[in-house]
Amino acid sequence: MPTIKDVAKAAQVSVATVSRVLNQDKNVSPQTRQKVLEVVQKVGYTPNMLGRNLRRKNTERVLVLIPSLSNQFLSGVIRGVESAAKEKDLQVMISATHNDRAAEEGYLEMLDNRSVDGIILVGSTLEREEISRLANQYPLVMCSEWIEGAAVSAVGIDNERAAFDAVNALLSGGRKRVAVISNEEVYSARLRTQGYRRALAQAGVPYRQEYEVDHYEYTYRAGMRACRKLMALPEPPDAIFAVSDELAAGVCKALIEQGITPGREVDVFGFDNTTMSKVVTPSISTISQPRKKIGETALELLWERMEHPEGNYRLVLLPHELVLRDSSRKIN
Amino acid sequence: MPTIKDVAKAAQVSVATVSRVLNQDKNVSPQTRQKVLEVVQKVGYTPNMLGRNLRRKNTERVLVLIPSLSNQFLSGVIRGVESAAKEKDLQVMISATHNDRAAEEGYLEMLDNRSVDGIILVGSTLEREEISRLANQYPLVMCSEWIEGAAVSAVGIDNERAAFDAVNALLSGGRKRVAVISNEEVYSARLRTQGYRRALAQAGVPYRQEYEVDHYEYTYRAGMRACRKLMALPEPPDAIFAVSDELAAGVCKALIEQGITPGREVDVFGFDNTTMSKVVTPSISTISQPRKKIGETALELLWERMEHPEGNYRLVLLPHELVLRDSSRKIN
DNA sequence: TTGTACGCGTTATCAC
DNA sequence: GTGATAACGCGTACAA
Repeated sequence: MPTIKDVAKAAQVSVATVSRVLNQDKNVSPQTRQKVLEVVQKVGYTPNMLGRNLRRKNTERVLVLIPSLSNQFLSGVIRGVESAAKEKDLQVMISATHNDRAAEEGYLEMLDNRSVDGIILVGSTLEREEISRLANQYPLVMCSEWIEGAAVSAVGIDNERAAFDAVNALLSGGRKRVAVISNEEVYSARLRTQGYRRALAQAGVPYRQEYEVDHYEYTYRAGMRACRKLMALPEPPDAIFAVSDELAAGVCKALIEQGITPGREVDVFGFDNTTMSKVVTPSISTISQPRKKIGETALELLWERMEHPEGNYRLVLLPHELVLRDSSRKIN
Repeated sequence: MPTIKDVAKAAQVSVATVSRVLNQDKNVSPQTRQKVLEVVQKVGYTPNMLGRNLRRKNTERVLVLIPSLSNQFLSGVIRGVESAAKEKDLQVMISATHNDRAAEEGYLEMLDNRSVDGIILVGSTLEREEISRLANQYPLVMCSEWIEGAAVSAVGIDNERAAFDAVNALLSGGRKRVAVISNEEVYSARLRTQGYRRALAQAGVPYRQEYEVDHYEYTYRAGMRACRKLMALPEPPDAIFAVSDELAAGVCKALIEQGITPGREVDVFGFDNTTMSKVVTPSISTISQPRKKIGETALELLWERMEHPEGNYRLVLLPHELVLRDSSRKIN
């Protein structure tokens, strides 16, 4: 690999001049610029980022840390991040933590050792205090999923309100016994449970402990299990709100196995508007989040932290949308 | 941020000694080691990777370049990569190209400028010659999806054989008019088409041009479109083999819309054994690839290139499995 | 066992 | 407009 020195020698100029040409410094005559560029071309020189980064103390690179790769919703978010990053000439890298704390900490160390300029965190296994400390020290924002009360910029939707809307749609369709499949370990899911409860309360529907099922994972298998449990109740629900589409798909699957048609005897509502919610039969009513916009905003917030480390933290809530499909009665 | 110098000063030793402690050099007395570690702890020192990398000329980091993040199958492959990388103390980063050539080239430049030690390429928009040149110059392997005839190590399954097996399963079930939905732009899909043809030929079923549909994208919408086209033929097929589960799910969806039950009037076969193939009703017969093993092998191959740059290229084909579900008749 | 000093490849400051 | 040269933070001969 040729270095800047080799180029300088071959072009019969100093390394300083080569560097100037490469960094579009205007203090260089057209002839020498020409000459240098020729040599660069000829020897196939590419700047060594290791040297450049060391000198500049940055990498022009950001990391997106997500719990899992197999998440349709997140892939949309990341497209948004990538799109906004392109504008700022930042490179985007992604890593999955699989909710493993050690792994997450390993990646977060990249902030300490300057391997990346900033991190977008989608959920975290860390405590509020640690997040706050990191966000105070480095460019770090949270996206879509965040920690209650942490001092950090974040972007997402109003989860409580979205769930409220979903459950209201079910109630408006005439359903009386609405159940929820949620996850008390995840903040966004807790908020969704709260929205569910508020909708019931507002409609004057009595609260039933047995209609709230916890699952701990967002898989269709968990959805099937939860659904069987609910339908085995003495008085089974006539509508089920699941906090993810994959859960909802599992719910539908379990219902069908029992000879029940989702959207007829029992309504089903999902969350995220992923491909799966469209492709299964019947198609699943769900909440659509502005994924791309969420990702874009996350990067904007990160950029804000990079430019103004002392600025205030911001929480950005983006609007969601109800998507009514065949798994729930239409409201007439 | 404290540097190695600060630590040295505070510990009253030279930077060399600190460096030795940090790199487990045995030539250092227990007392000084102790002392240094204490100071490191106290000032919260973490080595600056920018400096270290520049000096060592490597990053202990590998990149996995994939076309899209929203690919259930790939997420399994990457888990395999991560698992094997852990053994070698390598960090894994992922980036998506979205089949954009400029983006891909941008990431591949990370090899030139030493931002990563090696790259695992899952598919590529580049030509055979470019891939060969890169693989010759840097640690670079292909995974799951590769370029015909390129001089590069690669791992995946025998796509031709897998398709052959799938179509044979359909024929064994008594189907006579088997169609395929493939993608002539993708090498693995071309191989699957070949396997499809061989199975037909071996069974003495005449070749029909109109039963081969090209789609250009792996979405369920494309599957629906292709299915409608096929079922509109004067003599529609009685079995459809799609080269991805999402396509197959679209096919099922379109069939159901026409009042046709997949697995009864028309068989459907997918590829990859993703969640979607299990969750839709009816569940979809498919080919299961050893995703994790594929990922692990990819990293092993990459490691091989990193350790022995002059070694021979290897092509590793892993065994696949047929997964028969409700969308195709069981073979009795 | 420990320290000195150099170099990794680049950018930036200062002269000229 | 151009060229020396000093950093950046670290690892490692080499010397002691």
